[in-house]
Amino acid sequence: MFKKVLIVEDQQSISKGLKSILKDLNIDNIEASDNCDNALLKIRASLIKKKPFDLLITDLSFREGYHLSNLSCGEELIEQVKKVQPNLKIIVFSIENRIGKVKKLLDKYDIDGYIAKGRRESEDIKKAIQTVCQERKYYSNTILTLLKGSNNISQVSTSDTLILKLLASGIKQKQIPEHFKDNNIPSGSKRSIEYRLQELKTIFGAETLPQLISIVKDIGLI
Amino acid sequence: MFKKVLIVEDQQSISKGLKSILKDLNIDNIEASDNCDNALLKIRASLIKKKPFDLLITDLSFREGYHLSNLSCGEELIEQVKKVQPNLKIIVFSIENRIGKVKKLLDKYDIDGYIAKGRRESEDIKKAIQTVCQERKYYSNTILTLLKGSNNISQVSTSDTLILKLLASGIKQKQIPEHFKDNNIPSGSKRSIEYRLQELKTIFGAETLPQLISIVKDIGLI
DNA sequence: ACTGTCTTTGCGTTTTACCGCAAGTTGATT
DNA sequence: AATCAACTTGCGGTAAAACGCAAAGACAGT
Repeated sequence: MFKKVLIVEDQQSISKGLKSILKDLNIDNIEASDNCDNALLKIRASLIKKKPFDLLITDLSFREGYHLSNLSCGEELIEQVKKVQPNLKIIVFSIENRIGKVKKLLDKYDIDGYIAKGRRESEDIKKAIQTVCQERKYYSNTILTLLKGSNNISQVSTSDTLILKLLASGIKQKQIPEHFKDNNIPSGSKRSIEYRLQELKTIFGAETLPQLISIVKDIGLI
Repeated sequence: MFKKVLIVEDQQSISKGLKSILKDLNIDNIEASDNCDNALLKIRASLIKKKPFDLLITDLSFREGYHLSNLSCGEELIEQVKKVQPNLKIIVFSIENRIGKVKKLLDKYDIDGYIAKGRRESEDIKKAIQTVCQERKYYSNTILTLLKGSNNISQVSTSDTLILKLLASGIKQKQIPEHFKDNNIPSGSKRSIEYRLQELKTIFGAETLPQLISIVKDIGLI
């Protein structure tokens, strides 16, 4: 089982709840931060003292409250953590359920567990900790459903996302081919862009381009 | 000065801070809720007991935490409050700074004060309470700047917003005229829709329709 | 009542987006 | 090596959107 765990959560009641769950699992060396900056400092300090954390449980969104912070969200914290201590296991505990955001955390940062906040999630947390401890991934049912139900987002490539971002940033569809060429991105012919956009509309059930942009913004893809 | 105040805020530390500010202003009859459902119940109960609140200070966004709620945000609370006790003064205290959302609260619900959460906002709160007590409106500097700096949103009419919503929902531009006609909305000719969209692009600095949709979603207009 | 500005509307043109077809390419499977 | 499905690309046609122009209407200020 994990020996030293860091909880990053700004809501006291939830932070306390997590602590008691960890204690139930006989984990005693627990630290907690209510913001990402402080969390990163703790992780760095523990590394220097040669007593590193072996598990990080973090929320994604934090209320700014009365102070400005450097790292404003869990995603930024995770990005930094992956740089300073890549082997640290990470479990995300968040209400974030926009498939685009969830997928990014799984794909880009390869996080070890994801639990959607909801009712009766303490069992989920225990299972997640135990599963991750065994070098396996754990995602709560809500998240699995989300990933399964909308397999659409899995069909979206990096260059698809680029097309959408470019369009949302104001460039015309017919200008995309030259942008692709300039950046040595393959499959950038005018007709291919059209084809991909048609596919994306089908994938997301959009009738028009403006609606497609609206949808991919809603789900956090761009 | 106000006699009976309700604070609706889910972050304990902030709720406590607000209480102490109110006490500084010699307001002793203070109640607090950490969620909107409970707040509405309290307002209703106070009305029945003929001891109504005379000021409501509320946040806008609430973390769902461990339970599902009926009213999920401050906006919904305000909407209900306006129905049950229209004369209740309302001050919003939130980090929400998307002009579209702020503007809606001012225009649609005619709230009495808006304070953007930030650093050193306790002075703002005192001023807001005193100003609102004198039957005047109070908006913090951040909000005034926001309203001033982006006067663009003031130029957007209800039917403009409707056009944008329709486009974001997937209907084609050329179908909008009949939709306007069916709903007896004036200025709905094809050419007028085109004209309004051109204006909207200018107002928001968008080059293309997809970008326009992206922008108005970002600022919370739709 | 007059003036000027902004909006609405129609018409026609240009530009852009959309899409069918067909040929070629790629990559995985058998 | 053969096959198949999915992707890429070009060509060309159609549909939609964007826009200039001009006339008519609305509205505020003088």
